[in-house]
Amino acid sequence: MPPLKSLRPRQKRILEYIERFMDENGIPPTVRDIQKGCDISSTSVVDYNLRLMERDGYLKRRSEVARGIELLDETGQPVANGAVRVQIVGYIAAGEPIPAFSTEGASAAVEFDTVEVRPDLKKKHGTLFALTVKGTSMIDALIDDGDVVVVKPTNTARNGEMVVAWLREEEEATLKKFYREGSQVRLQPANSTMEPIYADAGNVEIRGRVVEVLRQY
Amino acid sequence: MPPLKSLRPRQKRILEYIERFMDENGIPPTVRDIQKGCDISSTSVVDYNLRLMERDGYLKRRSEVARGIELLDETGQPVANGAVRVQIVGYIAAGEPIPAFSTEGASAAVEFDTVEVRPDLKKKHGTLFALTVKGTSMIDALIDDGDVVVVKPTNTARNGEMVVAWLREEEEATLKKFYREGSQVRLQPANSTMEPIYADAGNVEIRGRVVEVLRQY
DNA sequence: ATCTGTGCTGAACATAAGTTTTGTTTAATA
DNA sequence: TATTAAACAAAACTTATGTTCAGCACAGAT
Repeated sequence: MPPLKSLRPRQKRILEYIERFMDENGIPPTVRDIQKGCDISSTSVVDYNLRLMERDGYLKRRSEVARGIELLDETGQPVANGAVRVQIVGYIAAGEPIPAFSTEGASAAVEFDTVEVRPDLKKKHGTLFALTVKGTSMIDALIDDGDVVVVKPTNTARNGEMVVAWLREEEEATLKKFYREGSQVRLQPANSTMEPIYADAGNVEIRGRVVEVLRQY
Repeated sequence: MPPLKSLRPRQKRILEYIERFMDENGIPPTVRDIQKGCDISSTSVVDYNLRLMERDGYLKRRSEVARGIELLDETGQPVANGAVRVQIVGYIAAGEPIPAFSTEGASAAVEFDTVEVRPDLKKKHGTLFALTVKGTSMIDALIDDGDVVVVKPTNTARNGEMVVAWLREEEEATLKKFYREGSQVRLQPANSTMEPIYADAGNVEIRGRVVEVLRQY
């Protein structure tokens, strides 16, 4: 599969509009929706560009059918509507730092790896990100080396929840079970061969809560 | 949320048609699609019944909008398009039988529990079913009591794959790792405290292969 | 017997939405 | 400058598709 021909700015805008429209409305936009949404003066311009984009493999059009636009992924396969993909923003392990993840302005370049998750996860939790697990520090929690954990960004956690914790002083992130013990926090590796980390509550910053673990079979 | 008013036969047929259409085409059907698909003589009958079904909370209609039908789930929430749900046809455990699952004519009554899975799973594997795991016989394979395994029906397996195996003689199903050893088959519990099962190859019937494990967080 | 609501029929209607045509602008090139 | 093709604009056209309407048949209530 050759790499897709790069899009003109207007085509890129159209593509993003279609994605957003489908995300918000569940059905594809009409040519006129795109026209208005992208400030284009004529439907024929939309049609013209959609034609080119179809030629270049970005989408498929069912002719004579209302809302007949279908987005395709890199492999030319139709993209499921709910197509909920979550960025893998890095890896995480006991004692190793992870790249600072900006859960904010995530759009931009889609140069990250992504994983597909169940649509209901995103519906229930909102924004999500994912991390690849390195090492076996969570093996007792049935999380293996190489697994991908899907995380909901949050600043708080309840006892026993699996969290991504950031240790301010050490400047490292880790995946542990969270227990509050007075002014202390116990971060439990959930692996009987490893010791828990005790830290001052002020030194522990909760970055997110694990909502799903994905494993390759 | 009061239970949904039950559907007339014609309405049930319409609902099933919409589900199938969206599954196959990715976009909702038009009134006329439904008319033809359900052998209805007039679009007004379709409109009439859609109106009632909207009143009763089965769907939502965007007025004046082509293909503006949106299906709702039991809680009145819009159902994601790819909405890939697989039936939990029973439970499975070491040494305990599971109900005979007919992976065939599955439609019929939707009285089973279902789980939502990633759309790409169904795309990759086709028909799937799910089983709830009872017991910890697969704990070493990081599958816990209460987890739900998603299974692709198949008659064959390669060494090391996690399979649902049916033992003809004992008339029981079990979840194990599969290893072929000559004319024998070793079914490995993947739990170091449990012994493998050795069985004659003729006595072992592979029912499916595990493609995903889901856990509640 | 009359009334009333449901479920349906057949047709027509109105608008939504894909498509085409014709002409203009722009930028690259000879 | 003249030529050409890509990209766009404006409008018209055609089809697709949601909506409405006037009745009909029937069953239960009055």
